[in-house]
Order: sequence, then structure tokens, then C-alpha cells
Amino acid sequence: MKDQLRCQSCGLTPLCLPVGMSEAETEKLDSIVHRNTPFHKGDHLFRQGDKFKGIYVITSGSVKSYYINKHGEECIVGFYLPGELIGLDAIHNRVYSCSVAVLETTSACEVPFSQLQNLTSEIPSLQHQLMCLLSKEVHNDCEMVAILASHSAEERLASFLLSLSSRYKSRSLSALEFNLSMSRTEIASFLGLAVETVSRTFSRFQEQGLLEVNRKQVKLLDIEALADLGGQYPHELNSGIPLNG
Amino acid sequence: MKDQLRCQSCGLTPLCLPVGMSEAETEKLDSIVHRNTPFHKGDHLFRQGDKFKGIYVITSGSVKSYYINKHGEECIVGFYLPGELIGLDAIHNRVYSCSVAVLETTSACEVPFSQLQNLTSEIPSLQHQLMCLLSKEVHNDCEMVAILASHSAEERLASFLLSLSSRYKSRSLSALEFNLSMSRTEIASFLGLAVETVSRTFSRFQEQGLLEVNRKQVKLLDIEALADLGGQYPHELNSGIPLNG
DNA sequence: CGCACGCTTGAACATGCTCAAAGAACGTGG
DNA sequence: CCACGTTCTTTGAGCATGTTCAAGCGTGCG
Repeated sequence: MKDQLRCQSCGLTPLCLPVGMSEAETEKLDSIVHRNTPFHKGDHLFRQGDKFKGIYVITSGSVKSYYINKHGEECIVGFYLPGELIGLDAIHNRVYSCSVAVLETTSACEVPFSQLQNLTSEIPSLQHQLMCLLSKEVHNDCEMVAILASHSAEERLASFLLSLSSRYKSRSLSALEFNLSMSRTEIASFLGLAVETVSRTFSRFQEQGLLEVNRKQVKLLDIEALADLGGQYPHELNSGIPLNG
Repeated sequence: MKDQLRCQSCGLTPLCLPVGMSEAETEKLDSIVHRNTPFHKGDHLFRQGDKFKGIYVITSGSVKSYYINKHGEECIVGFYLPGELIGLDAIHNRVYSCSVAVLETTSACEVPFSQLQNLTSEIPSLQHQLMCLLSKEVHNDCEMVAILASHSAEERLASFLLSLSSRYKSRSLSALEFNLSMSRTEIASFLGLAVETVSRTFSRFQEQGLLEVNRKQVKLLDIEALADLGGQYPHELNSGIPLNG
């Protein structure tokens, strides 16, 4: 295992499980983590119905979580960026309820749950942090519910972009300029809109000078105006508006 | 404290925190629980922005969780029935992000979080169950996201009714006939629809013989057909389709 | 009894969807 | 390295679903 691939030297530590843990404790956690070779676009971390093995943490790249509805359509439930935990919803019934596929070349840590659970009894701050991350996930999901219940396409897309923005920001990346790793179709599925509506809304935002968009490349020009359209849910003051972390 | 108001004799135990705990452990948990006098319609358990004190469990009645958007409108994020935990999203940042108001006369247990956290280090099954309940909440919220992203009003209302149905069922109440404690306006806000659309959709369902509805009283006649309209998200096999538990 | 509120229903309008087509980027294979 | 086909994105036009505005009705409460 290479040096940069250890919890102790990982830049995502402040967002991840080791928060509040001593070096020795972090070492213990590190020893149970599996680090697979990078996944490529289209690869799956796991599939809907698979037996729950553990939690995944994205370290680079991004993934989508989706299920197939009875019409055979792919319904996207969330996107995950580096530092975000995947599979938390499978703890209680020991089965992954969604499939998770990779959107671009992506690395992830796999944390076997039974071993993680053993560690939590030894390491109180690990237990605490795991609970905090679960709680945060609940918070983010509630926010997403609020976004989707707000009707207009503009509101939804604006909230989506602001969410990405703040999530990039909390990872020390640019909050104003970033690449969308997901297609228009995937954004549409996630936001409950038609592809054409997403595309048109992007164009309208650009005409209004709210942003510049060129395929995957997005540059937010007027965060204020976007925030006026979207994000009304009471989110945390400092960590922005993650929406499905 | 009256006898029926103890965890040891509470009928909701199989859904609540004491799952898997010994009698002695349950007793410990019971000793930290506050049981307030019943709340009445319009009362608040807490308000958006209040400092996080603890988790609430509804024991009878029902409540809504909502926030006020910048247009001054009430946006409903969830409804909670007996046995469901409230405030889980506030663990990580120690502030309630929504207000919770009572829809009808309601009793609730208040579990102070700092004391609960102390107990979790002593009682492994409490820690495990708390994590399971958090995980379940994440699962339910993801399901709600899926419901709201699915476009049509019929799908949303059908999913909503099926959710209530399965939640009543898991509480040993009738899955087919129940009272809506929330108004049409509140259902509309939750589902991201206009009141009129909710009302019309109820009427259409009734015309189609899917259900009988008379103000708050609902009787589901054709669960199959309703399920064909709604609930496509991969939910647990046995516990039905809770949507915001 | 009367008023207010919540629910229902109707009609016109608007937003977003569907269908259709064309242009731009990407990957493959020659 | 270029040609080609495929896929993704954008844009347009007509249509459908749901919203808005308005009015009427039933229920419950003072």
C-alpha cells in the first residue's frame, strides 16, 4: 500500500471518519480499509440487492447512485464527491438498495462494516463521527426533499449547482468553476426533469448572465442570483449546502 | 411517572431504541427519557434554529417537520408517526434545522442526546440500534427523493398514501383505512403540488375505484393499482414503504 | 346562527414534456 | 491522422399536466 494511500496522509481526513481520532486510532482504522485499484467510467462499486459489505468513501472522482424503475428507466438518487460516504442507507437491512456506478475514473476506500463496528466500541470518537456523518446525510437528504418539492426547473437547477459549488468549496476546490462529471440526462433524472428542460435552463441562466456553460465546464458568475432562485432550506452556516453528501 | 409510560411496557419498543436491549439496559434508557404532558394541535416540539437538546420519539399522534422559505411559505419536509424518531438530522451541527409542529394531540418521549450518548458507550446494542435507525432514516429520505423526482401528481399521491399505509401496518394499525391528520394544504406542500391538484387527484382516485375518501377519512380499495402508480424505489421487503420515518 | 376555514370544482393559463431534427464532441477503425 | 458513426447536447414546435384564479359548498366553531 503506497504512502499517499493511507488515512494518516489523506487530505480528506477532516471530512471523513478519522475526525477527532488520535494517530494510533487512525492507524487502526487505516488497517481495516481496502483500497481497490481505480474504477473506470461505468464500473460499479456494488449493485442494488447486493449483500451489504461495507461503506465506501470516494477519494477521487465521482459516482452516481441509482435504481432501475419498473419501466426500465434509470432513476438517479444521488451523486457523491470525494470525502462523501456511500452505503449508509444499507446498514439497517444489510442490503444495498441502489446501484452505484462510477462517472469518471474514481478511487474509493472500502470500509468493511463488521470491522468498523468492532472499532467503534474501542474508539469513542469514531463512533461519534460515524453518527455525525449519518446525521449529516439525513440532513442533506431532507434538503434534497425540500429542493425537489419546490416546483420550478430554475429553482432545482440553481440549487443543484449551488450544492456542487459548496461541496467543491469544502474540499478546497474552486466553488465558482468546475467540471460536471455527469451528463445532462443524469442531471435531469436526478432533478426530476426532462433533459431538454435542463439544457434550456442552462441556456437561460447563461443568457441572464448567471453563469457560463460549455458542455461539462461550468463557471458561476452570479452566486447571489442563483441563491435567490434556489437554496431556501436552512443549511449549516459554514459547510454550505451539500445535497446528497 | 405512570406505569404505561415506561420503555419496558411501551408497545413501540420493537420500532424504537430498546431493540435488542436487556431489561436492565432498557431500564437505564428509560431513566433518562423525559415524558412531557401531551402536546396539542399547533404546539411545537422545537423550532428551526433552536439548540439541539435531544431526539424525540412520537408515542401517539403525529407531527409535521417544516421550515419557512424566503417567501414566508411553510414548506413541509416530513410527517412523523408513533415510533418514529425526530431530530436525527440535528446531531451533527447541534441545531435543529426545521421546526416540528403537532398535527393532533400528541405524546412524545424526549431523549436528551448527551445522556443518550453516554449510554451508547455502555450498551452496545443501543449504539447499534441508534445507527440502524439513522440508517433507516437515510434510506427513507432517499426513497422520498425518488418519489419527488418522479414527476406525476398521481405517482406522488399514490406513493404518499402507500407510505402511510405501510407505516400504520408496521404499527399494528389498519393498513387500509386510516385518518389523515394533515390537511390537504400540508399534503400539497410535502409533495410539491398545489392544493387543488391534491384534491383533484383524490377525486380521480375515487372515481377510478382505487380508494374512498371523505375529508380526513381514507379507505384504500386497490392497493395493487396504487402500487403500480407509485412506489418503485427498492424498499425493504418486509417493512413496507416508509417514506419519511 | 353565522362566519371562517378547508375542501372541491371549473376555466384559463403557463410551465415543462414529448417529438423531431440538427449540430458538436468523442471514440473507433482504417 | 482523418473519416465515420455514435452519443450527447441544443433548439424548435405542439401538447399535456399542473398551476393560478375564482367561485361554491360543507363543516365546525364561536
